Amino acid sequence: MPPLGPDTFGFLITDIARLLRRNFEREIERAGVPVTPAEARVLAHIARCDGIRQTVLADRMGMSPMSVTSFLDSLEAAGMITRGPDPQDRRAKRVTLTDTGTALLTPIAQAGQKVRATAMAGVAPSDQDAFHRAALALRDNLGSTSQPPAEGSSK
Amino acid sequence: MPPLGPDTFGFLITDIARLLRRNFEREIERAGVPVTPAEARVLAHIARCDGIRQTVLADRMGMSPMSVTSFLDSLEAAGMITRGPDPQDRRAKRVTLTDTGTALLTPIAQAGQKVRATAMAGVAPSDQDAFHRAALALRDNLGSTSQPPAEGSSK
DNA sequence: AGATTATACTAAGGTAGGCTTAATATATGC
DNA sequence: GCATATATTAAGCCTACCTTAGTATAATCT
Repeated sequence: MPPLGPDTFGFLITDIARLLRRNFEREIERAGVPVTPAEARVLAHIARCDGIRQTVLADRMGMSPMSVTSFLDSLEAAGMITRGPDPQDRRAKRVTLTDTGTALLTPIAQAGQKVRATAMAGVAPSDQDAFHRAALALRDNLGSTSQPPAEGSSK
Repeated sequence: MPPLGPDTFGFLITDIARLLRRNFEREIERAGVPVTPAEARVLAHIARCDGIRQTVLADRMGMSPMSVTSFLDSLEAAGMITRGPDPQDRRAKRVTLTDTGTALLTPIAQAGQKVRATAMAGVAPSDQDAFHRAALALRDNLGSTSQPPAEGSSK
């Protein structure tokens, strides 16, 4: 059993996530995008499946429907998304991006890309690829997001 | 610019971190270890450098000294650590693990190992190695923890 | 038709993991 | 002496979720 320390897998990932978040927040703010990282994530998920139902979105994001509702409330109030009726199930609502929301995707992506570039500086491309492959596997293994059929990728 | 989506680097890492944390929490609870993941991390850092000063610990962990104080308060109250005077600087305190705290390291490590195994299932060993290498680089690149000279490794 | 389950939401409150400003007492270094 | 360092207290804030409880409405199953 190797020594428990800062480089232990779980702590390492947690560190990275925290640092990523800090950097992302900074870049997003610089870009003048008025969302939090988690909100950005919600937007990204919606962008991936525009018109998605709230419960499906929650499932995809691996969080409770109620938490999703909170995020959607904020995003809707900010004019970034709209929620409209589902013609096939009157209980449900489908979430779509507004033009305002859609316009935010590029700066968000750019901010993310910038952070990613910083993070990956000096890492061999093959290691980067391996990292991404492993990361996808990790996420799947740890259970969660049932993705729609991969429709082209990543990054 | 690739499409923004759930597999975007930053969101992917965030997802993994969140899932790791959930799994870790569950395993820790199963093991009957009364700490939160963040507390476990603090313990791990202390274990790495027993007798470390609080400010150094904060720096190592990439967080503010005051936040560290909060964590240490909890851990000390739980009898897992002690804070004693630094013979070389009377302003400072050195943090050490108690026997109680030390005894928690193994179950914590085991819990972490279990989660890691789950996460890495089916990932080629070479990809695992690459992942770890890249992860270390990522953390360094994103800035933070000045590590003591690597004194043997990891995982 | 009635029972059960599903969808979105409101209300309320909580945990965890930090952060910040402000200030204090004491100690160290120049 | 003055500036900086160390740990701490006080207070309040933000983000990212979670949970129980309940409601109105709708869909599905028996």
